[in-house]
Amino acid sequence: MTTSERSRRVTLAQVAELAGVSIMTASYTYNRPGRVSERARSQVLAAATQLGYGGPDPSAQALRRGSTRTLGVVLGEHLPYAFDDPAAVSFLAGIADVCTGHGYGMTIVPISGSAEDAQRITSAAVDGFILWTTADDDPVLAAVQATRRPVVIHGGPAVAQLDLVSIDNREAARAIGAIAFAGARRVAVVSQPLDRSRVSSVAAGCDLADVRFPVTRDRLAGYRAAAEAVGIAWCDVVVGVCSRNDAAEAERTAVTLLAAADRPEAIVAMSDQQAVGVVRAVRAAGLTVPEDVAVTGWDDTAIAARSGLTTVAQSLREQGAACARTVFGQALDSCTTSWSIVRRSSTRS
Amino acid sequence: MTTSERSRRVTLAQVAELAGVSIMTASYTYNRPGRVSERARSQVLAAATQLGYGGPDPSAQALRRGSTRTLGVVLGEHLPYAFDDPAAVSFLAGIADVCTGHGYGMTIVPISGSAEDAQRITSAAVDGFILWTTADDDPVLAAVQATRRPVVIHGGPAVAQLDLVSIDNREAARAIGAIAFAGARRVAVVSQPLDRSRVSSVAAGCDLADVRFPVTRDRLAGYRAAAEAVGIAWCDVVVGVCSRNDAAEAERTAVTLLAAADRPEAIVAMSDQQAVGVVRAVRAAGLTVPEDVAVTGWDDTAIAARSGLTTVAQSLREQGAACARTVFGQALDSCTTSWSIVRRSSTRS
DNA sequence: CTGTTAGCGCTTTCAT
DNA sequence: ATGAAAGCGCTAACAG
Repeated sequence: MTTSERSRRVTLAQVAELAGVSIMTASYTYNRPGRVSERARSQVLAAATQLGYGGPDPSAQALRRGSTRTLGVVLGEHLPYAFDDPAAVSFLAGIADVCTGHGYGMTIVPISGSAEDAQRITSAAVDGFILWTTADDDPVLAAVQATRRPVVIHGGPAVAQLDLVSIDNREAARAIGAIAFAGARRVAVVSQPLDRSRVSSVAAGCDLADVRFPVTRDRLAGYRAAAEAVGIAWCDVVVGVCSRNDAAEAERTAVTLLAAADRPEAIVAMSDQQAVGVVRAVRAAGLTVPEDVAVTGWDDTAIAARSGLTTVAQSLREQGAACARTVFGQALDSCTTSWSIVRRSSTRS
Repeated sequence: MTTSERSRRVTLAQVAELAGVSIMTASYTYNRPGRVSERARSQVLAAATQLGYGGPDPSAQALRRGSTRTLGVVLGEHLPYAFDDPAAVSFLAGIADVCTGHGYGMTIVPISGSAEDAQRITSAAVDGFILWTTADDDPVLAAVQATRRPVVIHGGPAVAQLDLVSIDNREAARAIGAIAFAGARRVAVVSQPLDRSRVSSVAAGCDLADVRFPVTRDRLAGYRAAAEAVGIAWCDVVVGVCSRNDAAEAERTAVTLLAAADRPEAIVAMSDQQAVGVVRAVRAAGLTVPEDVAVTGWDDTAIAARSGLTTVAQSLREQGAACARTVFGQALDSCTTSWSIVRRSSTRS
């Protein structure tokens, strides 16, 4: 799609000349129709049609006005996968709600995990950025700050000067962990990735200090507190880390967890998708939920209700909207949004 | 997010001055680092850091270069709902794949169904447009054409001069209809909306000429052919039209269809989500799938496999990618992409 | 390797 | 109601 490929651009000046008016009259015809006489207006429009002029050039308008009327959304390293994640998609829908209301577009900035990412952020023609949960050491954080445009981060990390929209992940994890772990002597966690390398692993009592995703770290800390509250040491809690947020990988991970001699009586997951995979693994092992193994999810998406999952309810859509509103300059009521526990049939207590 | 809200913009000229070099040297530092001496480069970078310069302004670059490095995607009137539609989301993922490869961003253009839509299209700073399936009479079609930028339409309608990426919906519908309708004497359709008003309705043998969504029209035409092939007149086929593509509304519609004295023995739906809703309605009525009622879906999304749905398989993701490649100027192999029937347990034959 | 020139297409300001 | 002037911030194209 080179410039040469499309026919030469028609400019406002050409339209004005053909219409026999000044450039400004032509400009007003598009921006302040009320300030132009009926006659001039129709002449300009006629000339535009004749020339095939499609309206003022958005790039030139943006340069002149100092605003692009577009919000940038950075979804993380694996853009295409982000669309497979229902949580991320709900979040986008919330942003879309607000953008539509303001007549703004939303640009999804493509991130590849390479060194070019900063460049991609820098060169995005947007008025502000919304960042989907990322890691403490993500170079994108510095890049968005360098643009000096408004930035709102969802989930984490918390960065000085930048707004944050998040629930209290630690407390929510502690609360749902308390329900899942009640009466259990062995418990396990199916976790989202610990850092941007997204390496899968299964190990007991992972070191929280090594976890680079703050949201994941906070949830693990909450699960840890819940485990300790029922007398289980963190070093005895096996954490299965998945590289992606889907049911299939969670199922494979759960199979491993359940194969242990001393199998867990409760498995807490970090998304409903993962929890569904865990439930499948439990049943495939000939065990029942919740009698043999209690399972919990996170997000309370549609599948949680369908599957009877006890889960942490939070509205990603509302949080997406809150992020957008914040970028638009509406003061955030509070950087922490609400969550609640929805009890269903996948837990015992 | 007014301009005044962010600190005054730092320009390349200021950076150049502080660095003691010409503006061009500063510009080259960002665009052609190889053409600048090590010393000049570091001076410019140091000055940029000191001033808090975040790199060349994207709007100015776009104006100067004549390219925004961004693709526009128009998802239809109800942007926020589009994200709830797994098919649309897969399509977006395919576009994202290709955009990421080209270092392009993708702007989701917000459409509200109002008169401002044309304006929103016109003012989108993008190099080309991809349109998600729409209606023959959608004003967005004229608006994207007026921009004189490359446009690719997915599904339909076919518009002179504009590229189209689609499967042969009529033939696919005929093929799956043949399977669903085999041995049935009464059949019904659960349809997507007929026009942009998105009115729900239940009526026998709807007039195809009134259908404004070409994709829906073609599918109905295919179902009609399949019905007639087994001796059922189109005027005896009840079509339940849903306003949105989700399981809940399809379920309600199917309840109505099944309540008829002469209930259908086969119900074909236009998406897997709808088919899942239909299956629920069938079971809720105390009937079995496929013995009492055969059901088919469309798209072969993950839920189709899980639910054992016979469905039309097509890769929306691949089609999204094809659309993006086409906008980028890669000649389309063929405007018609492939599809196939996946037989599972929701049909009899 | 560095600098000068000449705009990209448009709109704000201030006249008329 | 209309217009002239003055750039928005940047970079191709060409000198030096």
